[in-house]
Amino acid sequence: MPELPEVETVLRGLIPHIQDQTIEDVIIRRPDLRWPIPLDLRERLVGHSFGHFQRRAKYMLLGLRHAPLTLIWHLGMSGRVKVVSATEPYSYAPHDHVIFVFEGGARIIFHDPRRFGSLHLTDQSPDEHPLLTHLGVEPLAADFNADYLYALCARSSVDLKSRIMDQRVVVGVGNIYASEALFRARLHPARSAHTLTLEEAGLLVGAIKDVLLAAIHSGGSSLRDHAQVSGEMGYFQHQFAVYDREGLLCGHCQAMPICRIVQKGRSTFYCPTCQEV
DNA sequence: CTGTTCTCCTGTGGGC
DNA sequence: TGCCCACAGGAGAACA
Repeated sequence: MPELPEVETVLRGLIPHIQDQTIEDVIIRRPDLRWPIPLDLRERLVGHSFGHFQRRAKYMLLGLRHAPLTLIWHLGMSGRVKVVSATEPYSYAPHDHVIFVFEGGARIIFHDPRRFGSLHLTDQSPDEHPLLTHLGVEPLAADFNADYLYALCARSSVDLKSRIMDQRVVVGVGNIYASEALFRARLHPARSAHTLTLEEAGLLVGAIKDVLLAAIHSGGSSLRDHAQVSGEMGYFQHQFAVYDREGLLCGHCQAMPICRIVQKGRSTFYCPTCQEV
């Protein structure tokens, strides 16, 4: 699933359910996710509670309140989080891999059919974890700006879409929002990154921030409705301008159907009129 | 260093 | 209906 807005929304939705709630049990039904789940996960978490919550790229970082230990949680491509209240009957579904049981009986269930998700523990600053050390800037932070993106595009030989999806440049821009942001900025996804002007870099930075913020906002509202129904958090309906709209009329120019091309083995969607090369 | 391709895994939807 | 293939929102590993 999850691109940055979904991860942000899931994390925010999780906080009121688990903050400062004592962890009574951690049930691992399948340890072989993207990487093996730490063998000592249960023994290191039980009796503690999560007190600090942070997102870095598409990782959720859950810090223990009274111990220097952080759970590093990635939802992969198909990960979902289910919140089950203490009174709610629940029988395990296929792909319910890890269950956190809290004081009083509430449960948080990590459900991930494709098992590209992961759980790690670190007793250092999470930024020093090997998975996080080489990450670029956060797209919503002030240091992701026109000057920065211009500089990182100027000396690159790849196409624009690949550049903004490169986690060493900026994190959290996945396949959906890469297409959406380039459309908003009216930039062709296949253009060479080094042809980007400073002005265009500014437009693209603004488009990335706008599209991510809009999705976070819509995810936040979906979460309230959706959580009431099923307790699941993960996938939300967004209104996409180009993503997965091949052949449909562009909503901006009303003249051309949206095109699909493949870049680095992944689908890209754009309007050939609005996004000239 | 850079950039590309391969890989993990399961589910789903379209075409025949 | 059933079968097969392409493809799916990520990203590290391996390689040129």
